[in-house]
Amino acid sequence: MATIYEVSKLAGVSLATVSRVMNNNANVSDATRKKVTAAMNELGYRPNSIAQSLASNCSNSVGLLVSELQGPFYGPMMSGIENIFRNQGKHLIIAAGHSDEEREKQGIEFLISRNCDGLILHVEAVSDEYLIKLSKGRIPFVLINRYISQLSDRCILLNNIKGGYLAAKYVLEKGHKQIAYISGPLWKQDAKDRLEGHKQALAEFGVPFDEELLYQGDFMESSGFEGLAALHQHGKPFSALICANDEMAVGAMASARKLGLTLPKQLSIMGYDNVFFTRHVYPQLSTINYPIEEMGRMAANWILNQVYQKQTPSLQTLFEPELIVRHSISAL
Amino acid sequence: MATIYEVSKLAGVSLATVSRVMNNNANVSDATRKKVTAAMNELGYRPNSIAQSLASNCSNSVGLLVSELQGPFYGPMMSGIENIFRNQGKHLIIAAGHSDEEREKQGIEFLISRNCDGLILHVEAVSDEYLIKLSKGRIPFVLINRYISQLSDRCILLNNIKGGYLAAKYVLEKGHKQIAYISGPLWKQDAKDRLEGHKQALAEFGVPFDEELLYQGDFMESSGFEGLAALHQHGKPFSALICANDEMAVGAMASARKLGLTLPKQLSIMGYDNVFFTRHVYPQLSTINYPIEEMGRMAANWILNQVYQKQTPSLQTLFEPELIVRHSISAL
DNA sequence: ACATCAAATGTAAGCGCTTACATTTATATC
DNA sequence: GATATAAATGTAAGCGCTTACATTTGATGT
Repeated sequence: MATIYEVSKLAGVSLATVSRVMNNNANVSDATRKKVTAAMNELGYRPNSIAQSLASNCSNSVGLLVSELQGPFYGPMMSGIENIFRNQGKHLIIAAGHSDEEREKQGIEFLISRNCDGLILHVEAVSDEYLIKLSKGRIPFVLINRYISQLSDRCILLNNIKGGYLAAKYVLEKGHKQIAYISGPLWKQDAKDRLEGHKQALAEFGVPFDEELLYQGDFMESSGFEGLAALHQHGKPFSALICANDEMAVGAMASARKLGLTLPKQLSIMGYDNVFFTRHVYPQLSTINYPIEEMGRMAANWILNQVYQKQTPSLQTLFEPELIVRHSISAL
Repeated sequence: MATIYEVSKLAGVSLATVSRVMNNNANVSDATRKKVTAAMNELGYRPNSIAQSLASNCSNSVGLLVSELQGPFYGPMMSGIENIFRNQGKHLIIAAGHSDEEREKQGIEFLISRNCDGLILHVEAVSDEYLIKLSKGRIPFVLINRYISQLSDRCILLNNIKGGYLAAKYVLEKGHKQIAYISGPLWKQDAKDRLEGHKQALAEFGVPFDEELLYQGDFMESSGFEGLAALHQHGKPFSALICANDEMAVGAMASARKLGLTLPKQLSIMGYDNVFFTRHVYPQLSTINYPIEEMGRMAANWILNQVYQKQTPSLQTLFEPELIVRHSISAL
């Protein structure tokens, strides 16, 4: 591999000049610029990004921590992020935190030790204090799907209260009054918010919230399955079930079939997130849209703007959910 | 950030000694080792990985090129790979190629320019010649889901011929004789192989292959939708449809419903890949298992073994598909 | 023709590590 | 105790760039 030294020799200029044409910033005459690029081409020169990083103290890499690398939610998010950075010559180092405090911390440590210039974090288990402390450190980061008031300008969020509200309102408007709910783990803020919005809508329609119709899941398919089974077993009747995400909704659908319920006639089911497979299940799932890819792009732009001083479209932190009507809710 | 120099000063030893305890290889006495680690802790020292990379000419990073960052197929693959590397302190730089020759090449260039020590490539559009030439270069790589005879020891593959065979055999055993097929794009080897296996099974059962019942899709859902519509419109009857992947199968299911066919009674549908949502569609899709996560892990191990001289479980390049029976095929 | 100043280029000191080689210290052998 | 040998540590030269500062070159005005 040719180095900058060989290029400079072939072009008959100094190292500094070669460096200048590479970073095409300083004033270099057209003639020498041409000489240098010619030499680069002749040698098939490619700058060594590691050496550049060391000398410039900028690694051009951004760390991304997600809970999982797989699953319908993170895929679009990563995709949106990669897209933005790729065009800017930045690269993404990806780690998974698995919603576990220790592993999330490890992941963050790992990314920092890799000299990332900035971080995009989708963390769930790590404490607010930890993040606040982290924010005092050297390395800038932006949070997706998490709100910490002291860090509010770097929290990219969906209005989950509104999302919960929209879902319940729609179901109520369809005439349902006995509505069961499978929540996410209530130590997670988004799960709490969605439930809160749900309750708001109920209140607005004068329908009391019934604790007996609440099952706390963990956002995974299996807990949707178990949740519906448990609610059904409990005996309290309900005509609709709202789930705090699509995966649980799908689990509940499987459970419903096992219980011999025909969907959506005997049980209406509502999801949340609008992940891609919601169109594929039968009946197609009505849900709440979570513009995760767009939010990923926004996070990337935040980094571009704050870390690399790039011009970006204006930064937005709060995103709005939207009702997606399909065929899983029947009118009562 | 503390540097190795400050550590050495505090510990009262030389740079080299500090470096030695960091890489705990050379012979360092217990006493000095203790002194040094104490100094490190006191200063909160973390080695600068960029400087390490430059000095050691090893970036500890592995490039991964996939077609898409989203989608049910790549998620598990990335997940498997990340898992292996994370434990070894290697990191993953991820880029997307979007099945486009130019973008795949760009992606590879990008990863190389980031000084990856090795590459894991899931490429589709780039030519064999390009890869053979690449293999002559400095940077080792392994291929997933692609076979090039000159590079056979670094191709991690599924036996797609057998997979195609298994799918067709199962459908034939269920009594179907009029079987439509929606293939992948036939310039892709895996699409060709699956179709070849399909034909083998037909031949074995004495059922002639009918070109009129073949539709060439592109592995995307929409082409499954359109494919079934086109086959149906064509008029030639068939009782079963085999799709070359699950996404197209799901598209075909939607299409079937639109045509008013009840599934699986009026039309049996078979998928391929066993992506996670196949259990969620209705009826649950019978398919062929593609152990993609395992293959991803194997690719990671290949890199560990070939690039980093680590001990790994024995390397395997050919993986076997498996029939997954669910409820989308009815007996005739 | 000369001084003045800006533009173009060069010089050399790092960035924070690794590692070949040199040197010192400890241990074993007779 | 002298010598040979191994173990522990130190010295210093890079790795391939960037960049502050110094120097040279070329315009410009008078």
